[in-house]
Amino acid sequence: MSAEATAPGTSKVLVPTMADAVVQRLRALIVSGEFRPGERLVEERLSEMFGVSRPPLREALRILQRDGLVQSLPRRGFIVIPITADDVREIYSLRFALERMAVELGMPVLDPNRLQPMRDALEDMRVAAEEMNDEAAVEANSRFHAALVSLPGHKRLIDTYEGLRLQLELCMGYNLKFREQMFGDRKDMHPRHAQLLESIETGDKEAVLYEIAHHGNASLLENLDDLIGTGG
Amino acid sequence: MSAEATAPGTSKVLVPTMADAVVQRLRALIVSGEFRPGERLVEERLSEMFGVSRPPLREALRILQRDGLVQSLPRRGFIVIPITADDVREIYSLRFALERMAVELGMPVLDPNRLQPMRDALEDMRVAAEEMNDEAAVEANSRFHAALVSLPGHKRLIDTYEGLRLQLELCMGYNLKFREQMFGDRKDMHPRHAQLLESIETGDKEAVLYEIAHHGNASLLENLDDLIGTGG
DNA sequence: CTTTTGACTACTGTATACAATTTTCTGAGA
DNA sequence: TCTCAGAAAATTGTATACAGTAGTCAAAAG
Repeated sequence: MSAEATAPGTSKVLVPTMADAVVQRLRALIVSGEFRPGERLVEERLSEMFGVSRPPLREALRILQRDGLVQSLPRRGFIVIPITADDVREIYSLRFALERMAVELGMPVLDPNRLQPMRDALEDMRVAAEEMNDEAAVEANSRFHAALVSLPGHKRLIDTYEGLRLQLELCMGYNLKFREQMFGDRKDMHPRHAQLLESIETGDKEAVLYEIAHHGNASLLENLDDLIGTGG
Repeated sequence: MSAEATAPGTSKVLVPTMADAVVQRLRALIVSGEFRPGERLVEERLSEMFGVSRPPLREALRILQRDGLVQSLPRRGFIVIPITADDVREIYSLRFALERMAVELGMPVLDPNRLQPMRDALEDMRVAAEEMNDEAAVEANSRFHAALVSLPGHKRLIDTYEGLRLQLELCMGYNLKFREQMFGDRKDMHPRHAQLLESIETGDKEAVLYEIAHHGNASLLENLDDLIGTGG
């Protein structure tokens, strides 16, 4: 999801703005854990760091605020959003509701070509599991679910889901234990998703709904308080 | 939903910023239909209109972009978001998914006091229906549903829902026919919501889910293309 | 020794000014 | 009359500069 919308019908060469460039770099720094949750984001320091002046930097921060990655404290500036155990529970519950909605609206999939992104992600997932490449596995998993949610072609659904994805990436970025827990079921990852995709292809909506409702992460959610600390 | 977050625990006197003030005034102008969907929002004209300089105005626009009321076209400025029939379908389908989620997470309601906002809204709805005051009915209806969604205390759920609420208000603001259709079931409005609240109070989750799934608006969704025009 | 008050520092909020790009208007040619 | 090129106008993107507020630390009073 880009921060800016492209004008429909136009296929001109879009000149990326400074603010957009800053969004991408800053987002990467945040989700990678370079900036830790709760950390203050001092504008002057960041503007110097990125080589831009403060106005575009502030715009970038507003965009990241929309994505749910930073928080604005009036007259006190921006901080990286502090994610608590309760926040993670929120993210997972909302994620489930959105995926369920995607399945209910998107199935049956009439045009098989629309499933190609999911097939590609699944294949990448298989390779990543084979090579024990967690980084690639995370990426493929992310892409698989994004493709699932994209099935109904529902813009608001996609955007909302994207925000949650970024916040989960942030969790993984700043908390290695969290990241580990997310892949406690590392071996099952590919088979489970393969099963899910097959159920989608055969049009077995009930099976798909059951599978996403029990889509692992039970152990993760149970250990959340130990991983992050209780919210408040 | 405020654009800025208040620091938890602090009850200081918050100095409202120019940008926040502009957000409120501009939002009112947009949802009331003063600015029509698709209309360009020229920064200099607006900054003159509100008596602020362009930087805080641009920040206000970014905040409204987050709420889904305006759209940013790179190097071409901001426009009021053009809402098509498909957009309204998106809004309604997402709304349903979120309300269902709220019911599933929030029921049973252990503390009866948490239902008070819904009771208040329902009472206001009854009075509004009695007085044939559509304005008040809209407001009470909005508040009832917001209270429903607030039951689980799920911040992300509430924020997402709030964005949809504003967009629906925008629809009603700029399209009188649309507004009329939304209250084609004007007489049923109060009884239906009273029934809904009763089911919540008695803890009949199945009944509640059934009711929000069939919560009117069928005729509205059928006539959308005539009301707005097909999206693209 | 504790508490309170004051000034100081750092930072955000805002305004003005300039640069770069897009859009529009004008005019010539087909 | 329509199309295309070029220039001018309008508007966005960005930088610099200043004002105002919140947080901090020290000094003085209790």
